[in-house]
Amino acid sequence: MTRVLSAVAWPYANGPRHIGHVAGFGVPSDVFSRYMRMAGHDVLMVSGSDEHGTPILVLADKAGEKPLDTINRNHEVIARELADLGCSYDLYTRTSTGNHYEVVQELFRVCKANGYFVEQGQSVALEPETGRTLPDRYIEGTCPICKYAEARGDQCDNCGNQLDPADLIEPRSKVTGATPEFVETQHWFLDLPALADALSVWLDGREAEGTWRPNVIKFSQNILKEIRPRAMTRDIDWGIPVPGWEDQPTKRFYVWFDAVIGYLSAAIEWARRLGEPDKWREWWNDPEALSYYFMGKDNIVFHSQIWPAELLAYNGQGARGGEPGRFGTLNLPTEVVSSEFLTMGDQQFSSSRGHVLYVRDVLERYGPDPLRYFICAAGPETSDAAFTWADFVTRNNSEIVAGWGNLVNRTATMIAKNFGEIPPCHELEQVDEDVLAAVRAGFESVGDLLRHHKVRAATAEAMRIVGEVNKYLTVTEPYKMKDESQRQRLETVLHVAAQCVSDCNTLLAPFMPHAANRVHLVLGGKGDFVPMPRIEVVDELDVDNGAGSPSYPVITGDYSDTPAWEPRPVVPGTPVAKPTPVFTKLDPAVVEEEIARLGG
RNA sequence: GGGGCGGUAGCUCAGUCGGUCAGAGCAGAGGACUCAUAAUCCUUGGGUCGUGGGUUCGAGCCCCACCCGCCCUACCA
Repeated sequence: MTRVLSAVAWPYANGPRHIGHVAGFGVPSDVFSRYMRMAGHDVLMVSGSDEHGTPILVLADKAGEKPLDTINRNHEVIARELADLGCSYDLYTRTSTGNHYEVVQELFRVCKANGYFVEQGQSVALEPETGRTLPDRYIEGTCPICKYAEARGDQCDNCGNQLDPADLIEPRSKVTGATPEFVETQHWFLDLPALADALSVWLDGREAEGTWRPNVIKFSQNILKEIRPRAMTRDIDWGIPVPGWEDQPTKRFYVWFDAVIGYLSAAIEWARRLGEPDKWREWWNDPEALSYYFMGKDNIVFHSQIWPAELLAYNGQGARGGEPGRFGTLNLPTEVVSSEFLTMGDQQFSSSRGHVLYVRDVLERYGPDPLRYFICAAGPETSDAAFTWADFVTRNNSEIVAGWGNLVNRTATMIAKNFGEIPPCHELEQVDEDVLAAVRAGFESVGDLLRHHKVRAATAEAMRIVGEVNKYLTVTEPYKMKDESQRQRLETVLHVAAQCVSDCNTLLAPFMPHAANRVHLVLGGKGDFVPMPRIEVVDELDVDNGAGSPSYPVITGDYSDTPAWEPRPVVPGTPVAKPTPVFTKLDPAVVEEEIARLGG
């Protein structure tokens, strides 16, 4: 048994999630976490809504509301859709909690005391009316090089040159249209160069393990070459206050500085709510504990550089030395598991252009199983992958329904019709031994693939085994055994089939937990086979400290009843009724419908 | 501009250390069967492995150049 931290990327609270988001972090992390629990590991799976930063402020202003209203609404939406998707978080919280504020400020204080924060002046663009930082991408103007009128502050889309927003001709704010003010301002910079050697040693050690996806480790090592100090504060009045700058309420932490700390603060919040406030240390202080971070590729730099740098600085393990604070020496990531991007057809998702597919809409129309299965079988694991409705329908109809669902259904039907209960098992023939062995071997092969985050291959392997069982029924032809003299053989074949279906259901449970619970019932099981997450509204733990809400919804769950990753003997005599189909076949017409919906 | 990843059968993609590696699934064609949501099972795959060079006894797999797509470029969360 190993302690495993599943650290799942924090969705930005600017609206509902689209399926590309959950393909990147949501489903892969849940499949892994569910498998690791089944394999007997002690998993702590945490995440939450990322609620600070300029985009939230812009959204709130546009809606004419306070940022707190914006994030309250979006946090609730996101928590609901992730819970409905079945993501089995031990705690899905948010960054606007008093607990998170406290943990972020503790990390800053200790990193600073250890010498890894330096105060420096910087020239930045400010929104003249509010004094807020105006990120480069929120500035537009005429390109000084090619005179293109719609150049962005960071780059000209026309000539491709990288720009400094101060050089733009007639710069203007994309938010208000006002002319930005360029001023010199003080910020705290994380001294990344002082941590570069330690980061390099850590990355080399990770590379030696050979488990990271090659592109992730290479990219991480590459960005180390041009490492520079990076500002961890901003001129903005929305975010976590900076200790020592209490007299400057318009200076807050940079959203990414605080967001990654959420992995730690969420673990601490989880332990506090459990009533065992030090329990989190088993995942963070024990060097034997493993930690896996799940995200899309656009987040790699924050998880393989910024976050480990913050941890090294806190631990006092950079070039300037230092001592860890009260949280003790914190573990660096075991593995940064980054996904690529899911595209909609051949285009990127784009909320603004309506070229988007929201998780909640797919869940509402088709339920969680087809979406989870599609992402598992065809998701952007090692390269960008395309979502198309035609594929979605095909995967559902020919793999889930015709392959797996049909196996469940034909097995249960024959058992119900002939016996009404799981029949006993008599002497096994070679063909029976073979199929049982093939299924049993799946626990090793599928488990090995899942342990290494090869979800696509794991899905294919599980479905290959399902095919073996379908073949078994074709070869043994139990439906032809009508004579009384064949009764014992019929019992044995259907017993073996039931055993195989039960074990396949275990193998498929990490991928499609909702379906696993239904299949469990079909075979005469009681209650839930695998535990599901739930939404719970909790009270803020640190009312005096937080800037957030007095209460808020979280995702949590009790996963202690997770079934083991092993064959589970079916019990003769267990009643089995005539089944109703576990999966729903989709009319190919939905392809056209959905495409039309996209256009509209 | 710099960095990274990818370009393999109609479609979606596997191909670990260079030598049964030219593959799987879906779609298509033919057959078997009927327990099952016309589901299942069997048979069926000539695609210059983006282009052009090179290294090698031998290269999707190594090197160089080029074309195309995508991502990152640190104040996009």
